Amino acid sequence: MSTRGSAKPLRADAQRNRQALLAKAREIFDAGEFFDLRFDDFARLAGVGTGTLYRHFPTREALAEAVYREEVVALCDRARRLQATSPPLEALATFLRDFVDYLHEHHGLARTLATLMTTGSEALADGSRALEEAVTDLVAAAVEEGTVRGDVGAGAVMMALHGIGAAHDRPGWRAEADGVITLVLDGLVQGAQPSSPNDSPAR
Amino acid sequence: MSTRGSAKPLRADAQRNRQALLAKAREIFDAGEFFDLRFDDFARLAGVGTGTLYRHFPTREALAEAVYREEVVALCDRARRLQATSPPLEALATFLRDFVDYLHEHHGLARTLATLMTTGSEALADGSRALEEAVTDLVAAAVEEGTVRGDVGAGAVMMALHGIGAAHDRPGWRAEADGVITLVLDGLVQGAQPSSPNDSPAR
DNA sequence: TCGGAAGTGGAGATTGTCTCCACTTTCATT
DNA sequence: AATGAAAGTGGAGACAATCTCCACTTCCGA
Repeated sequence: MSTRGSAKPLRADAQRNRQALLAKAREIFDAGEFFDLRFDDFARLAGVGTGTLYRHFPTREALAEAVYREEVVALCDRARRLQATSPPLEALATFLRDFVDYLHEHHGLARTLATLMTTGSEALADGSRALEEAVTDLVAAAVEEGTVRGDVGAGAVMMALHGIGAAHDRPGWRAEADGVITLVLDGLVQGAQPSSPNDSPAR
Repeated sequence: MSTRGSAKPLRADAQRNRQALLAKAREIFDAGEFFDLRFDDFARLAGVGTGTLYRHFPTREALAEAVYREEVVALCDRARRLQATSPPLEALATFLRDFVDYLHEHHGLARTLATLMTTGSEALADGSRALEEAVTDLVAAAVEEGTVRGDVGAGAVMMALHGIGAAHDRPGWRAEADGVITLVLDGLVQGAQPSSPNDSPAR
């Protein structure tokens, strides 16, 4: 993957600028100040002109998405690793717990995620899809195994995660987030159909 | 409570203006266009000056909150009525299902709710607190009864509801939201204290 | 009827976003 | 290594939304 990933030959200096922008943005992002800053300032702070900023990232959300994607990739890797080494239900449980941990540490991510969720319908599309895919896989594997019910899609789990991200500034966030995970996991286990070869998706 | 509620004697014409503003805002709110409009336009549409608008509602969020509160009051009344007429667990279940229904119909509320959640930490404080109180009561009653676990606070349920509100624009919203409610309810019932061995929760 | 406190409105200051284009840098070609 | 044109740059200023300020109007108790 290195720096680039798509089919776009980007000039050397352009790449350097893009990288500088991204680095500075990530820094600010992690500090949770992403939305307190004038957009133009990202340019100044990274030592480039505003025109350059806008060329690379047409909107604030586009920039956020770029940073966000890198964070998400880390999470998804974790998910894939878990899936390879643990039994499905355990993998799912661990991943969800880790997700909360991760958000707890990088709460810049949480705040930004929350804002993106409401502002840019499109912005998340890419990064979020990756995360969703990971969750879907984890859930599917557990359903396959028979330890988790099949009548409540992974989408519901995603929604619960959205809630955790969106509510990141509640006073007792950590405990409540853990509570949500507990409810979701126990809810998923409840009504599982162990050892039944076919489970019809009837409601 | 009628129109006034606090200890502030407001002049007659001022009250009229405030009301006009609120009425127009509610209209726009329900149409889901609340955040597509220039703030000053609320004044023009209501037939008052921008100064007046700002006097009554210092920020867009303050205005949203005022409208939002009215909607929330309706929901809370519903909760209180349920609590009086149904057994605790059923009351809780019904309320959560109804909440989704309500958001499904008034999705102006959903969108605004989602935005408020991330934007104005303070803005929701009041209206949201009322909603939270209602949920807390419902949960507490069910815990008391012994049909719901006590180790996962009502806050977790609120968080899940936030998720439902925040993700209101997902493609399969309705089904997924129902899924979340199912998970939360089943998760809550799982691990309940008392001697009741196990009863399949009504869907 | 009158005085002053409360409220109004909208012109324009302020602030953040984004566009435009004359100039600079890179790189494939020879 | 020199060259030309495509790719990229930067920042001045157009534009748009938010918010402030205060001369004026309206209300209401005495």
